[in-house]
Amino acid sequence: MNLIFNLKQSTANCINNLYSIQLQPEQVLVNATKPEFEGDYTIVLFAFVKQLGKSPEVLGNELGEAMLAAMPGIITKFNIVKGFLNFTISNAYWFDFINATTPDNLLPAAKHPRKIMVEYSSPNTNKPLHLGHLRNNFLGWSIAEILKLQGNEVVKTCIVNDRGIHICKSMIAWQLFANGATPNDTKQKGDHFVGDYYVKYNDAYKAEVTALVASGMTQELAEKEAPIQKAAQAMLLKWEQGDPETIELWKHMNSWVYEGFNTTYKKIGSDFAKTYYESNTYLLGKELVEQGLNKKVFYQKEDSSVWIDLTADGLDEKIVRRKDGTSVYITQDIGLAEVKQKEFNTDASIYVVGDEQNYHFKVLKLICQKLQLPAADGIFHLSYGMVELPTGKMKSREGTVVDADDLVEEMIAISKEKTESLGKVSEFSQDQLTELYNTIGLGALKFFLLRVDPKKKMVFNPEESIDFHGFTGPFIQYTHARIKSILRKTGTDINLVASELLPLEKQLAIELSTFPDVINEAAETLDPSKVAIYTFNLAKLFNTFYAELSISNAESEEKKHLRIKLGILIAATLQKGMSALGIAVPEKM
RNA sequence: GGUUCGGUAGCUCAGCUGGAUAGAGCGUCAUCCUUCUAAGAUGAGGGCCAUUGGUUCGAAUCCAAUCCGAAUCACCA
Repeated sequence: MNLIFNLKQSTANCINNLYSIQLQPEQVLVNATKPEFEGDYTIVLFAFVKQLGKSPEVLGNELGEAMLAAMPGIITKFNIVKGFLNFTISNAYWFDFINATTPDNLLPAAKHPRKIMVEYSSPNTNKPLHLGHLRNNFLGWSIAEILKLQGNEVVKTCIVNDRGIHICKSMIAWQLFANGATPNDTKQKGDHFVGDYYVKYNDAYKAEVTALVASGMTQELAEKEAPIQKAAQAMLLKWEQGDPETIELWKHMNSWVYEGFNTTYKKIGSDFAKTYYESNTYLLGKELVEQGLNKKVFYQKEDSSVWIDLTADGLDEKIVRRKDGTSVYITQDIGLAEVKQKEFNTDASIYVVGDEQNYHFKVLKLICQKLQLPAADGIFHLSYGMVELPTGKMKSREGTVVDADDLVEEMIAISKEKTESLGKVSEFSQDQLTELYNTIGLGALKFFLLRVDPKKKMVFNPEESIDFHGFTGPFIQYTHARIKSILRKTGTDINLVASELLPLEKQLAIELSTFPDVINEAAETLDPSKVAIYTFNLAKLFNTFYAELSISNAESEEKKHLRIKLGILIAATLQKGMSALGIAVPEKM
């Protein structure tokens, strides 16, 4: 059931029959009719007026009559205003829609289900998660859910950046300053504990550089010569050589971090079918470099480093293997793409990664295509913008990061406070209350981060903590709870009898009918904000309806049953839409 | 400098496959709880859609130039 498509199709057919002009349904523009005009859907005639050499009035009348005949029982009348042909859809059509729709068939079955990988989260093990990671995690989860609603099979993966110089920095600082302390001793989450040593490293490094400069060294030289920096580099070398003591320390500190991450993931609801570790994957891709050399996709310079020339594609030359034979970032990613493809054999692979890596992913896809890897064409980069503070970018060194755990706790605390002050859930048990606060607090946070276009950078103002009114998660959760409360009183045992729909009832039916299109569009554009906006509009429309018309005290039994059915469908749609954002909706709040 | 992305109400954002009078939320002001959950609803106010030019019956939307902001152009990941 897709009325808009049928309208386009019929219009194309009618124009073809009337004037022998071939039109694709996609060329027909169908809009919802503006409220100030009569009708439900509007076809814009201007596009055809010129081509047919007919006035909009004449064309509108001829086309309108033909459409009446083409869609009997659906289109009941039409009118023409300037170049706009407005159709009124029959009451029976919308009544049948309400009657035939159930919470279980809100979305059609998948036509071509695919197997899709979503890689997201991808943390570093030297510092705790912050607001930017939350955007990443929520986006990744949401995209996975949206794709599942479409009927696809989804495999969620995570690549952990667990090696490299930044990890060594935390390790050195721990050796120097910790006196053998563990997260247990300081009662800290492991990721915060390790993150603190990363900060301590940077403080020590800065102090050393300042001291060296004071003793007469140039800034540039001091930055290279700072002893702690040299120690970190030496440690990286030892790590790469497999020095047992270093490896042991590395494993130990990473285990603390993972414990912390797991707590956070559990709290915010992130999970993965498979986690890859860069310490295992960083040597991948070497055989592919050899293959690429043989295929002449790559070339070798005199110093024996290996490159690819992408200038023909509008990009630069890019190194894929160092002169010492080691892999670079891009090489690993090529290797990992191949490994993932072999392991899961997916039709597509979506990488949820910040937009600072746009260039990287362009190069990655291009190289994979040139190597003719099976994974190549399925690579999609879901690029999202940074979360900024009103003062600008978050910088860990300047202490301006918004910590993920802190923010989550704050949101839950606010939801607790608000819930208590409203006093509507006095009969809840302590466990139920805890769950409710989590649901609302996380709902507010997730909705806030998902309601804007992922591509765009967004501003988060910690001073004006996230809202619970208006275009927010709690507003929609509240609307859902409100409907459920009504349905508990009226019951859901209904017997639908056809009746004339009031404008608000019809509007709700129309809004409900677009849900599948919204999910499809969100899936195609990898944009959960489309779903956020839709659920908000639906909830808002229901609230208007609620203020105007009574369900339990409806004018008649037919109306009461009809509105109960609408309530059931709206609640179910809100629930599904919000679940696509990773947000639960309470029965009561 | 090259490439890419952005600039819409005081603030945060929709709208951008060209269509009727540019929309929400927050904030401000004013109304509505003896009646299904007021985390709600209704109304008011708020706009040279960065600028200039072009294409078109019609431009916030497409094209060009300019201004402003961001990312990137690493043998870091």
